[in-house]
Amino acid sequence: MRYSNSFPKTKKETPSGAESVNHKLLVRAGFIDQLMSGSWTLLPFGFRVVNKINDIIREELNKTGAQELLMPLLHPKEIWNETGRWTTAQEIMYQLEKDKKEFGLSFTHEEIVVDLIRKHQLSPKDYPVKVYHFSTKFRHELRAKSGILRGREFMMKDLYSAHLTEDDMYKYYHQVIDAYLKIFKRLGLDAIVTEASGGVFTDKNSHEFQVLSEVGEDTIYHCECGKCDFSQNEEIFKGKVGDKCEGCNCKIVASKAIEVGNIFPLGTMYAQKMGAFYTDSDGSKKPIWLASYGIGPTRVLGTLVELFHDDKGIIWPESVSPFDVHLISLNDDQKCDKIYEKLQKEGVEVLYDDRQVGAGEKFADADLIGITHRLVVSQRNGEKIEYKNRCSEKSDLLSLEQVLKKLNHS
RNA sequence: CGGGGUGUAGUGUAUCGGUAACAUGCAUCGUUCGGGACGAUGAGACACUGGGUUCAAUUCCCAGCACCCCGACCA
Repeated sequence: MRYSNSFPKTKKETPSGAESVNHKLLVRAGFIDQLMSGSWTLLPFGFRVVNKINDIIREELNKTGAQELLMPLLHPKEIWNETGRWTTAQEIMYQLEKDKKEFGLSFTHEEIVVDLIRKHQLSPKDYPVKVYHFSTKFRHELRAKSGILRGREFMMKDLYSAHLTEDDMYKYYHQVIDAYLKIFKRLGLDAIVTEASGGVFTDKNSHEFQVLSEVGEDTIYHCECGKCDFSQNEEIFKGKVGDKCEGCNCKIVASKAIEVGNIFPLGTMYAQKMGAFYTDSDGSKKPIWLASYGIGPTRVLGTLVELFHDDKGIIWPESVSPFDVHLISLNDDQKCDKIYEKLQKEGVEVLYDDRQVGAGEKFADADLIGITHRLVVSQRNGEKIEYKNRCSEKSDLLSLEQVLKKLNHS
């Protein structure tokens, strides 16, 4: 991508009123744009990062045998009445009326998945069913806040699994916990699995994936040393800070954290209310066991910025950097054009700053945008290319071959 | 929904009871060219909306709306 052709460009001024770091930097760097409170456009660069986040999620979920599909966002009232959630989830669900018919905008998809499964009259040997999608969620939050961290419309990956038995449900549930931990690790995040309540989803406990951060809205109580896996959300924690942790005997501390994922062992309630049964070998009808699993990719986007930035801009983890390299030409466009072509031929994703502007502006934008690898081509460097990592102060003069090696593209 | 703050060119700000200035961005030109370089010219604003006070309101007062922050609430 030639930056001269890219929309939009960076901004020098931080948006008025913005306080949270992800809000300021993502807007300034041209990754997101606000339409109204809690509602954001993912601009091309922001969308690239979200797609990379999604690719990682997709890859790890597919390994668990899950299948990707896409479900609608406009739902009839009737299906929500089957479980009673049209009323119980009224506060969070956007509900509307058109031509005397009532509709809800999706804030989750349990009802839709259960409807899908019951329609298809599966045999016990067809279970478990594991399906997921990436789509917009609408939630009438009382207050949207913290940039893109809490919106009223946001992207979510939600996975649903249906099983014949509780044991099988929990078996897969734990498999998903492992997959999630791998996903967050690949995203550069240290997620803490935390016990929490089930909210409007279930009366069973759920598990949240929490990333420690001062800007987080949740408080979690977890083991000080981090060696054992004790961690509970404020809602269910019954002890107090300083108590001995059951697992490893060290102290329990309280920390602010951002919830980047949440999973729910839902049980048979949905199947019972909606009539999703399978016929057992003895001829009896039994309800299926359901679990659901969410990750908010747009919230992950904001979380990464909160965690990884400096006073100059964003520092993306390499795994989700919007481009592999940020190529800068300093008055050496002919040579740089060729390097740009070669890098592209090798499959490297390049953001090429070919604008006719001063060097300082190009460097400042590179720091703000935060792509992991920066390359500078100028007459001063001769045939060599200057390489610098976004999180390092020093740079090296390398040949194109050495650059490709550094990028793992040789 | 309660509390606080802010609404002025695209963006960020200044100003003032007598209809608005600066920066940036945009356009044109020239000089520059390794950390947001310099000069010149130009376009760009019913000062959020409605009402009130006043000879006169962008400015003061009231209401509404929008956005941000705190709280309640929340995968």
